[in-house]
Amino acid sequence: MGSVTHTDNGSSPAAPAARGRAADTSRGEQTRQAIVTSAIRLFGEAGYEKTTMRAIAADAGVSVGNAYYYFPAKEALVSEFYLELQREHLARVEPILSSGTSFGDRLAAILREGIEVWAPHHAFAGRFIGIAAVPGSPVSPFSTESTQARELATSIFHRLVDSTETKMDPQLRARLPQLLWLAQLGLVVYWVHDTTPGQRRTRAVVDLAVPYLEYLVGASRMKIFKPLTTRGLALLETLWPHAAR
Amino acid sequence: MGSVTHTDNGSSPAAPAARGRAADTSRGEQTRQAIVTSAIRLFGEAGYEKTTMRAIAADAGVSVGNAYYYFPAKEALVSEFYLELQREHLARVEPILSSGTSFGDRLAAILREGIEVWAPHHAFAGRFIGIAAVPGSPVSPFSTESTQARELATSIFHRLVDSTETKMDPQLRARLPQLLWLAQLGLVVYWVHDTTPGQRRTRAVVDLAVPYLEYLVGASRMKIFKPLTTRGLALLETLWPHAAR
DNA sequence: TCCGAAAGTTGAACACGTTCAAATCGGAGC
DNA sequence: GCTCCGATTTGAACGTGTTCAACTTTCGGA
Repeated sequence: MGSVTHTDNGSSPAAPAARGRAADTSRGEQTRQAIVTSAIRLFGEAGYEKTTMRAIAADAGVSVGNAYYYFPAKEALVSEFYLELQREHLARVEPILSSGTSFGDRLAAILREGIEVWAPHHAFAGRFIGIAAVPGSPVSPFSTESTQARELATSIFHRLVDSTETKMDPQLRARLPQLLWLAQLGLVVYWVHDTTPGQRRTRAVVDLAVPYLEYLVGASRMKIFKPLTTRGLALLETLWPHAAR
Repeated sequence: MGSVTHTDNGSSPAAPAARGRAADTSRGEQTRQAIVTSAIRLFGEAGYEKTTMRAIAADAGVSVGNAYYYFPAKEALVSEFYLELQREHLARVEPILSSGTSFGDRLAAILREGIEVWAPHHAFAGRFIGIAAVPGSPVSPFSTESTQARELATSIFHRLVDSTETKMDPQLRARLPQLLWLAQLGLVVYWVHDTTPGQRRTRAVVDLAVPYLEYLVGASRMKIFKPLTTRGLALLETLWPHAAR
């Protein structure tokens, strides 16, 4: 699960220093970090609603108003939480991509690691998805603000697809990363609503869905499946034009 | 678009009269209706956030506290709004089901009417989906509270499938109504995020997706597609066991 | 007709997210 | 050292959803 928000900002002040991931040690950046750290911890401990802005500010040792100097709204802080988890997912995915196992095995591993990373925050994720689902929100997976994060997430699947030798329809290959990202999105939604203990159901779905996808992908190069593949890709082109990346 | 919420309640008082759709003329029911009417109108006019509970209460000629006697939260009022639109969709769908056109034509018509009904409230729907997406919410399409509405919605597709003579895999036929409901859910999500004027893109997707679905359904009875169909249905069974209706 | 309980209604009060005018801080230029 | 200006910080105040103790109305039964 790693795809929803924008990757850099969340800050409002006029960014005097370079826009990088490297730590800015200025006073402002320190304060910002303190707020983010407190927010992440409290969100994780008590959930979204029960964590008040006043509590975050108090925990960070600043005033409420000060928190709003760095973040336009409480929602902006959840994207920081999300980023934190996305980073961890990325780190865990790295060795999987380098491994020499099959397409399906690696895909399943990627998806499972995503579930693993989010598992401790299942309740929180329920609220998160509510925020991410509303179109205007910058954390919506379809928003322009999250373009960067979206590309980052699809890049994982790009690397997966590029490094696989499974034979498949070449046009499908070009679009597969995006399709897998879409599938992952669906899986996240399913996982969030999965109330079975430890979300066993979702894991079972992964176990079944991944080999199925692998089968479909392999089938795509067979002549009999050509119209199915071609028309499906045409639909995808309308749904989500390739040029739009 | 018609599937998300529970069909009856939304009221908290201890339901003294019969639990029916027939108008209860007692004072309480009158007040309830006044609140609902005001809420629906104001939501439609100004959107979700800009419509305050105070405004709804004032418009209905009652106190704020009184509104909370009938509805546990502001969210509960949006499900009333949703119900209103669902009723209209149902009414519009009736003649379509009775018409003798092809499976695809009728499916497309059903989906298009759904879009039509919601079209004036595109902005509002954006907020609505944010509320419906959070697992705990009674308006979540997957919640137990909305079981009735879910069955009502799938019943539309049930009737559509039952009255179609298109040849298809019998097991697929049994599951098709639920699959179409799922597809409709996806379409709603797409529509909500569709920012093209008049949501042209969504309409284009319907135009392309419905014939594709029709093609897939028809293909399901062919021998070559058997494994594809069977495995897909097995996946669906894990995803959403048939017994659970 | 009257009583009492249940149903319905009220508005003030609370907690929260958010805003903002004002206070403070820190460093560049003199 | 002093001054000034932008960056940072503050806390009171606002508008919101929601709660609640108290009040009023309704109505079945004595």
